[in-house]
Amino acid sequence: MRKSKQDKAETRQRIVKAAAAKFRQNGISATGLSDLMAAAGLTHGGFYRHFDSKDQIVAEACAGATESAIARFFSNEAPQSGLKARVAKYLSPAHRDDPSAGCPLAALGSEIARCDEKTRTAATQAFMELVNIIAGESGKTRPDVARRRALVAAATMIGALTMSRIVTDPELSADILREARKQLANSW
Amino acid sequence: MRKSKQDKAETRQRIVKAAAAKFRQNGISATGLSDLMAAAGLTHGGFYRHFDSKDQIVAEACAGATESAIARFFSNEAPQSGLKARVAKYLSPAHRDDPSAGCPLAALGSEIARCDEKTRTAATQAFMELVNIIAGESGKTRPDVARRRALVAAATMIGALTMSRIVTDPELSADILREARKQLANSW
DNA sequence: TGTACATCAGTGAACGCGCGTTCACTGATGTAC
DNA sequence: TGTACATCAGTGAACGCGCGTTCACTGATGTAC
Repeated sequence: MRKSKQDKAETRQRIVKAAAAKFRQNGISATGLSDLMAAAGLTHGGFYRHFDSKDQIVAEACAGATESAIARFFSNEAPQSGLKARVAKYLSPAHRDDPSAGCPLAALGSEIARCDEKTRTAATQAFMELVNIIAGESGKTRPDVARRRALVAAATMIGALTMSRIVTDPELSADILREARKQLANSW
Repeated sequence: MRKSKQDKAETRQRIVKAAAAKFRQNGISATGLSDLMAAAGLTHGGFYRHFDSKDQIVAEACAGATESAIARFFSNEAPQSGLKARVAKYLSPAHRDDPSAGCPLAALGSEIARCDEKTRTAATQAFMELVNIIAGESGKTRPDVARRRALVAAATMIGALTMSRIVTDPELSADILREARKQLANSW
């Protein structure tokens, strides 16, 4: 049953990707190793050929999820849309309704706050990347002012998306997203 | 060992309060019934004399925690301070460093988003109360404009507090809180 | 290049443990007369 | 008001279950000659 080095590397990536989706979908502590190995098409026994512990894959999955989420919503390349359009995509009903492929800071924020250093460092880097992208596109303002504004803008985006998922009233949920979009757009 | 009706009511309240603290401290799914019964000074076996299931106490604890957090930070009575001071208290290092007594929307946000209807309804009511308080104190603006602004302000507060807890760099954490305080104060 | 052997990715059973939930038991409280 | 009995709050053991982790086994891959 032994696989080639390349196969192993591919399998490992597959597990990390599956874990990132499952964690965002069901929460970190609510997701078992069997769940995420099954999502990767494997049985749970093989997990420890790739990782030392659940903590390790939590950290890697968070790092991977933040990277792919930034690529999806805020990458500087690809869709050369403005900041406004990217924020609108982030604060969209589509993003709200599909946490498993979305921003892990919104999907897992309060759980990440209780994770170990490695996971929180990955989340911190992702947050700063997001802040830098927003600050970098804020036009003519001084860099330090742009950074300060971007810090709050990022917090608003994450808070608004999280609340739009909590709230039981669909209209209220839509209002939160719409108003956050509008007010962020007006602030630049 | 039977207790009087009053004793039972007091015990029940004690369990709900202990649960609310434990959930905010360690997360909902990471907190066992034994943990929260022990925190209330009881053994786990007695739990089902007061509640039907873990889901039920999650809903009640969230409702209780949101109420007490609003009383602590935003009550209209008591310290007759302005909105600015209340926001400063919410976005303070002291609040950040003691989640177990603080806002459950920030401490449990991403977990509540996955909870059942009852819990999410309690969270929704708390959020709307917070929004109404902010809107009510926004001075002369039209009520509907005030509400829209308050929606985003509340999301910003929750997002900023959550991020200040995730981030591993203490300076960055302080920056997030300070800038959110400043920009919210300037927006009124 | 071919052969012989060591390695190890993945399987599936098993480990101890703590989970949510149930239950027999206790003795003080509530109730009926 | 007193007495006799039913109720039930809380205890601690037990239930089945799934958790994170370990391990013997397999057979294809990698390595040494």
